[in-house]
Amino acid sequence: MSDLGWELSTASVLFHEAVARRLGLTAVEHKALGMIVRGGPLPAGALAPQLSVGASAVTGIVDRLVRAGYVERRPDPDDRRRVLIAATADRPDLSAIFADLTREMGTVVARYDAEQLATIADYLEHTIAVLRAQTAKLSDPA
Amino acid sequence: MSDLGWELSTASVLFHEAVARRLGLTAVEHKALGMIVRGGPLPAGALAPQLSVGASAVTGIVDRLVRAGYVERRPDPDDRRRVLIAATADRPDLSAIFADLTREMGTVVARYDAEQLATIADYLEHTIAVLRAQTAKLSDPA
DNA sequence: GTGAATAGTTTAGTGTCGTGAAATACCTGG
DNA sequence: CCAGGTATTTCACGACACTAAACTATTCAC
Repeated sequence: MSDLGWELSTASVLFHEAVARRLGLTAVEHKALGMIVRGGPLPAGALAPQLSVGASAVTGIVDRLVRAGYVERRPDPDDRRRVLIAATADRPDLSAIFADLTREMGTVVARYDAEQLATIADYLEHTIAVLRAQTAKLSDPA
Repeated sequence: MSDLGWELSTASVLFHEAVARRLGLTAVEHKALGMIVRGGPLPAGALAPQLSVGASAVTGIVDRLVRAGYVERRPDPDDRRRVLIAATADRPDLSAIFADLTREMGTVVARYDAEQLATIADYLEHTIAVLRAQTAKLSDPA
């Protein structure tokens, strides 16, 4: 059982690596892209702390993402100093990857009834909470 | 539901990164260490393809792991050209991390009865299979 | 309105990591 | 025993990506 958890964790990491490699992105760039896709348009400065890099490094990271066509810089209407980084609308390779994954996961989920799904969701939630807590503990100079 | 899966995936990746950072290892070094800890003593050459680096790079990677005290080089009695990389017996920080995680995951697992655990295990197995298949597809020049 | 603070970029410099070729040691087939 | 192949290391080189500090533009506080 704990073996399965570890295998899943490893499989997740390998999958992330494979995606990054496929997209031609480094780990940090991939992470940044993930934040942008999820979090909507973000100011450049918001990325620096989460990526654990200096503000000046963000410029280069965004440059590469822009050059690769994954994001675009938009001026922030509210604050003309800021630059909002937004995911570009059309990213065929990226959506292909996730469409594939979503479809496959759909067939997995279809194996279970509502009650079983509730159990699985409960397990996932608690596992996520544990992982986040452990991550926080590791990051802190405890 | 698919949100949960994605969150778990992200949490796993962040956890792995936190572990690597805590141990003072780069992503490749951490990956190599994982292979060695799991797969028992491995010849240096076996690491190169899985890490996607050349054979000469492995020397440096192992050097850093040795210097940090996580692994040691052993001569292979069967083939004196080879060098087996083995995990060192005493790695207090490393076992502390995993002891903590294992304990917490134990309390999560304790929430369910045998039937529920079977469902969860089934879900994990199938999810792992999907992730591995997708990873393979991405890595292949399909 | 002026001065300090903020957002982002630029530049120069540094460090690190990986590649590729050559070197060493060893195994193996004939 | 010798030739060719394999496992690992060494070395010189090149490529990136990050940091730190200086620079520009803009906002905000008083």
